[in-house]
Amino acid sequence: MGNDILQNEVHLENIKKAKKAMPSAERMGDAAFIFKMLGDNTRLRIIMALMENEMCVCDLAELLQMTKSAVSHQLAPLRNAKLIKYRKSGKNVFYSLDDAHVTGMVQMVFDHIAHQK
Amino acid sequence: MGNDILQNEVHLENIKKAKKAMPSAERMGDAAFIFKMLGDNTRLRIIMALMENEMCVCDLAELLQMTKSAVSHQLAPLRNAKLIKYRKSGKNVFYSLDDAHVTGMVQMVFDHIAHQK
DNA sequence: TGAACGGTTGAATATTTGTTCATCTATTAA
DNA sequence: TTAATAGATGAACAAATATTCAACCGTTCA
Repeated sequence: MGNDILQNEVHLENIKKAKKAMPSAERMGDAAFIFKMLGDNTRLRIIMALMENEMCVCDLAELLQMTKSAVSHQLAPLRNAKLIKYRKSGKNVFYSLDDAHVTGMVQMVFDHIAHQK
Repeated sequence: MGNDILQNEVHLENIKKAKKAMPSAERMGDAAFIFKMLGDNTRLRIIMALMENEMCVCDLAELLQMTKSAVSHQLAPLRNAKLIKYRKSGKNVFYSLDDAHVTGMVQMVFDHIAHQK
């Protein structure tokens, strides 16, 4: 039997130290959610595109070779997470980044990838 | 009918500019994968814990109040993504961060959350 | 030896999640 | 008004994924 979750000989000081440094569950969840938003290929490509220009939905659809519906469905959570904002102009809705930190994070990951050959 | 993916009046210059700035599909996938690794509550908590101390699996299990099996299953992809490394010592396997960039990224996200009230 | 502990792993299950499809609203042009 | 375009959205489906459960391997200690 995988007699898991019984008392183990843990290293208490380490656990305490870690527990102390842990952000609140709420902050933790928020942070994980932002990472999750960037952790999908489609959404990350949208973000990368918006780092260059503001774009309307059908621009993005053309760029990513996806339906407008699929793009729109991915824009929704990004909007919700306040990572992007939009402005309406006639029939178009133009999206752009709403967060300077995002650029920094994305840049950092690509640096990371580049540096680890 | 959702007559999607028909010719739209796109903004060609914007699309071209974005296309030009896009990293290769491979780099893009790698970056998205790293974000995805951090985009899960359990894995992010593991990373946060390891930012303080190296820890063995049952320390993490105790800290996170999860079974060793569940923790181990999440350690595997993190190991695979080269975000953490391990050393064996007797019956224990101690995990620690394998990547300075990770700390920076995590820090940046929490800064972000803090700054947007 | 063998029993106990620490950890890993595969299979199964349950949940999340990305995309498609159809429909619907808003805006513009005929 | 009507038709066409741009976009959003809910439901349905398919694929990915987190956790549980059971079994397994390696190390230590009796």
